[in-house]
Amino acid sequence: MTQEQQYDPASVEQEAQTFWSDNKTFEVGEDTDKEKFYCLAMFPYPSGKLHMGHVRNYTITDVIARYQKMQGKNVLHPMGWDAFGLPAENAAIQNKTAPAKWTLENIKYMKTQLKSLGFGIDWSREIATCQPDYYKWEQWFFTRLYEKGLVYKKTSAVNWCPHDATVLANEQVIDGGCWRCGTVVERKEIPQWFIRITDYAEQLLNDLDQLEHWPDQVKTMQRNWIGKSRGINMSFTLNEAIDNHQSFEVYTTRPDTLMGVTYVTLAPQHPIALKLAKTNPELAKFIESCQSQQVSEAEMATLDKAGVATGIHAIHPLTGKEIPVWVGNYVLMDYGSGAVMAVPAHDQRDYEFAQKYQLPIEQVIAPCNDEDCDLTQQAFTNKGKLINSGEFDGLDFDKAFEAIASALESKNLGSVTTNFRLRDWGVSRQRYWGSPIPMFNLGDGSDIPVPLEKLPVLLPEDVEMDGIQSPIKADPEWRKAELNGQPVEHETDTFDTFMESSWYYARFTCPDEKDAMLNPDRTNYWLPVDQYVGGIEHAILHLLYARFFHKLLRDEGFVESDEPFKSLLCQGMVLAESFYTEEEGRKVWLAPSDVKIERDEKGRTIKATEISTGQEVYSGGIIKMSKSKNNGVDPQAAIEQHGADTVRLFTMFAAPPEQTLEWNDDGVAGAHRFLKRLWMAVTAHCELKPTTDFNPDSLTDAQKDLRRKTHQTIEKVSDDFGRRYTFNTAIAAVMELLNNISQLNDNHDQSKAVRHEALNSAILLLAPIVPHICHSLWHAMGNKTNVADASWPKVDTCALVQSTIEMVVQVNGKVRGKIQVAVDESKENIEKCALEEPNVMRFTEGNTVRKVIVVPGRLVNIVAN
RNA sequence: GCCCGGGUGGCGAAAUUGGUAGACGCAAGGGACUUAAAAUCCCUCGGUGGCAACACCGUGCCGGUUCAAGUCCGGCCCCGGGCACCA
Repeated sequence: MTQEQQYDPASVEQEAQTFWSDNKTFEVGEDTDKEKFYCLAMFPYPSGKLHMGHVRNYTITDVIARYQKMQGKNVLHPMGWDAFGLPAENAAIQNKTAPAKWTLENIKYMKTQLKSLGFGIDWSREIATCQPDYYKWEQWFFTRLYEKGLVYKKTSAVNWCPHDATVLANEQVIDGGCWRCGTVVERKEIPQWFIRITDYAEQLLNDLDQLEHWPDQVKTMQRNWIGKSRGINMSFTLNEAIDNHQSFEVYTTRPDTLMGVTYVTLAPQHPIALKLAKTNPELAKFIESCQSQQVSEAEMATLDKAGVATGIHAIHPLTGKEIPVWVGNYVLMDYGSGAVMAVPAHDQRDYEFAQKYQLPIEQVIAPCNDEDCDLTQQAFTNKGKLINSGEFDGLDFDKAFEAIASALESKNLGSVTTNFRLRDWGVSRQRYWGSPIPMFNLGDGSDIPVPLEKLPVLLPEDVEMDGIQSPIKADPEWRKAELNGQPVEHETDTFDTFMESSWYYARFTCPDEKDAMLNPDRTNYWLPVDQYVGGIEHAILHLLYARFFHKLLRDEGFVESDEPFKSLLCQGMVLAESFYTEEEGRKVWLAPSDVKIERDEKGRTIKATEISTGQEVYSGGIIKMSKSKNNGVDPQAAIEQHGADTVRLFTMFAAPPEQTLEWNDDGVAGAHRFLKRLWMAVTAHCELKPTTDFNPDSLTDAQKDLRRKTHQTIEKVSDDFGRRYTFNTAIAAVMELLNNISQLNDNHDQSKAVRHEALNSAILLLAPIVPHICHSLWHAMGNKTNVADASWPKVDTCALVQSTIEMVVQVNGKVRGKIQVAVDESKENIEKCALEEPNVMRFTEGNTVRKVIVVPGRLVNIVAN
C-alpha cells in the first residue's frame, strides 16, 4: 500500500478546514430566493477550554446545519461567547489578573479549538457579551422597559456574609457558611431591580401550546414553574388591630377545606410578625433565628418546620371563630401574601406542624372512593366530599369552591382570583463582571434611567480584584456622574448574566448594527430560530427568560414572531468513569487515563490499578465529567490522537442526543476503525477505475440486494437526520451499508457500478457528521463538486421493491416459526401457510385454533388452546 | 420537600404507531495472516438445559389491561436534571 492510501486525519482535516475558510463556505447573508434555516447552539461560557459537553452540543448543531445546507437551504450557524459571569472573577482573583483579560484569552483559545473540530460556523457574526457594543443595547432596552413601567425597585433577600460584608451567590454558600471564611451566612434585605415577567405570565403559559417541536418534558416544566392556579384570596380580620393592620390576606387553591382551618401562619418577614416582635421577645428571637436560613427554595422546603404562637387571634371569615395566629419558618414572604391558612387534616405540611405543636386537626373532607384516610398517620390531601362544614356538607370540590367563594364574596371577605407561582425577575447583582445597570441614583433616593447618548455605561476593564468587593463599588470615583449639570451617581450593581443570554440569538442576525439594538429587516428574515440545541439544565430559567425577552422585543417592534425558538433539542450530559484512592479517609480522585483495568473472561471489570504505582484503586462509577472528580476528558487530546472526525463520530454514535453520553476510549478507537474501513473501501474501489453506469433491469440478486440496501439506508438516514434526530441509528445504518458493500466483492462491471452508487451515498450520508474525510473521499470518487455544497441523495423507490418477505409466526404470542410469502399474498394464504409451518404445528396439535391475527408485513399470531 | 426525566446483555445502545427483545458498536473468547508483534480479516457472544433441532427464563420491583407489553395503566425502589444569585 502506498503512503497516499493511508488515512491521515491531520492532513485531511487541515485541507478541508482551509478550503472552507478560503471559500467562506459557511458565511451567509439574507437570500430571499432560498428557504432559510437558522440553527443555533447555546453559546459557551468561556471557561478556559472546551469540555466534552461543548463538543457534543456543537457537533449536534453542525450536523443539523450541514444536513439542512445539503437540502438546499440558506443556513445560519453562528457562534459567540456568554462572556460575563462569576467564574471570571474567581479566576481573576486566583491568577491575579483582570476578568476581562482572562475572558478574552479564553475566547481566543477556545475559538481555535472550535475551528479544529471543523464546525461550519459563520465566524463573521461572532459576538462576546462583554463587548460594550453588545451590552450597550441591553442597557438601552432596560431603560425602555423602565419607561414602559416594566421595571421597578424593591427590597429582596440575598445571602450575606457578615464577616466580608458582601453578597454571596447560592453557589458560594457551603453548608450554610461563606465559602471564603466559613462565617454563617445571613439573609439580608436590600433594594434591587426587577423586571415584571409576571405581566407576561399568561402569554408565556399560553404560547407554550404553539411550540409543537419542543420536548413535552420542557413545556411541562415551564407550565409548572409558571404555576397558574385558580383560588380564592380572602381576608382574615384580627381580633385586635396591630398598629394599622386590621387584617391580612391569604390565598388558597383549596377553599373546600376552609371549615377545617385551625390556625393561620405568617412568614417571619410579614409586617404583622415584625410589629409583634417588638414587644414579644420569644417571637423576636425566632424571627432572628430565621435570618440564618438560606435563600434557596430547596433549603426552605427541606428544613425542619418550626414556629411560634404570636398570642394574637384572627377571625375565621365564615364561622367567626377565633383561631390562633402563628409565625412559621416555612412560609415565604415572596410568594402570594406571606400568610397561609392551615388545614392540618388536609395538607401534609400543616399536618406535621400541627402534630409538632399539638394544634387541633379537624377533618372536613371525606374520601369519595375507597382511598385510605387515616388522620392519625397523615393528612388526607385528595379531593372528596365535604363533612363537618355546616351548610356546605355533602358538596364535592367544584360545588364547594363556588359555594364558599360566593359566601365570602357576599360578606366582602374574599373573591376568586388567578394566581401565578412565577415571581418577577430580580436582575440586580452586587458583582463586578457584568453589564452595569444603566440607572442614575439621584440624591433623594429616587432613580432615573441613563439617557441613550450616555450609553453604554462602560464597565472598566483594567481593575484589580480584592477578592471581596466589586471594583466599581470599591472605587468612589466610578459612580460619580452628571446629568443636566447636576451631580448624580451610577448604579453600581450589574445585570444578571441571564440578561445577555436572553437576546443574543437575535443579535446574531445583525451583529454589526451600529444604530439600533436590532435591524428588523435582517432580524425577521432569520427569526425565529429553526433549531435550538442546548443542555437540559436550561429547561426552565434560560429558556423562559429568552421567551420573555422575545415578547418584549416584539412589543418594542423589533421582531414579528411570538416565540424565539421554533424547535428545541435538549442534549444530555457527558459522563466518564471515575476512580479514587483513599488517603487518611479522604477520597483522592485519579484521572481515568492513569488507571489500568483488568477484566475477567466475560469482560467484567475485576480490578483497577494506578499505572504509575500499581496500587489498587476504587471505582467511583460513571458520573458527569467534572474538575472535582478529575474525570474530565480533554477533547484536545482525543482530536490529536484520532482526529476531529473520529471525535465527532463517536460523540454522535454512542448515544442519542437527549441521553447521557458515556465517554469510552475503546469506543473512540472503534469509531476511528470505521473511518479507516471507509477510507480503504473507497481507495480500493477507485483503484479499479470503475464504470458508474448500470442497467437496473439486468442486475443479479446480489446486486439488487445492495442497491436496495443503499436506498433503504438513504431513506432511514434522511428520516433520522431530518425528523428523529437519532444520529446514532443513522450512523449504525451506514455501518451496515458499508458491511454490505464489502460483501459484494466480485469485479463485474455492474457490481462495481452498484458499489460506486453505494459508496457515493455513504459519503453523502456521513458528510454532516464527519465532514473532513467526506470532503476528501468525495473528490477521490471523481466528483467535481464539494461535498459541503452537494445535494442530499434521493431515494430511488424502484430499488426498494421486494418480491417476497419473511413473516414471523407466533402461537399464543410466542415465536414458533418463520415463513416466506409474496409481498401481495392474500390473508387467507398467509394464514394457511402459517398453520402449515412444521414447528408451528407442534404447538397447535391437539389444540383448537380459536383465532388467527395477521399483522400485514409483520407477523401472524395463532391463538390455540 | 416540590417539578421533570431515566432504569434493556460484561458495556454504550437498538426495537420509530402495542407486533420477532438485543440492530450497530465496544469488550471478551477462538481462529487466519506474520519469524514475532501491531494492524487487518473470519467465527462465537443474554442466561439455563441440549450433540443438535429446539425448549424454558429474561427489558429495576410488584400487580393489571391485551391475541400480543421494553412500549399502555396502578403502586413501589433506585439514579439523574431543575428549584429563581453556577451558567
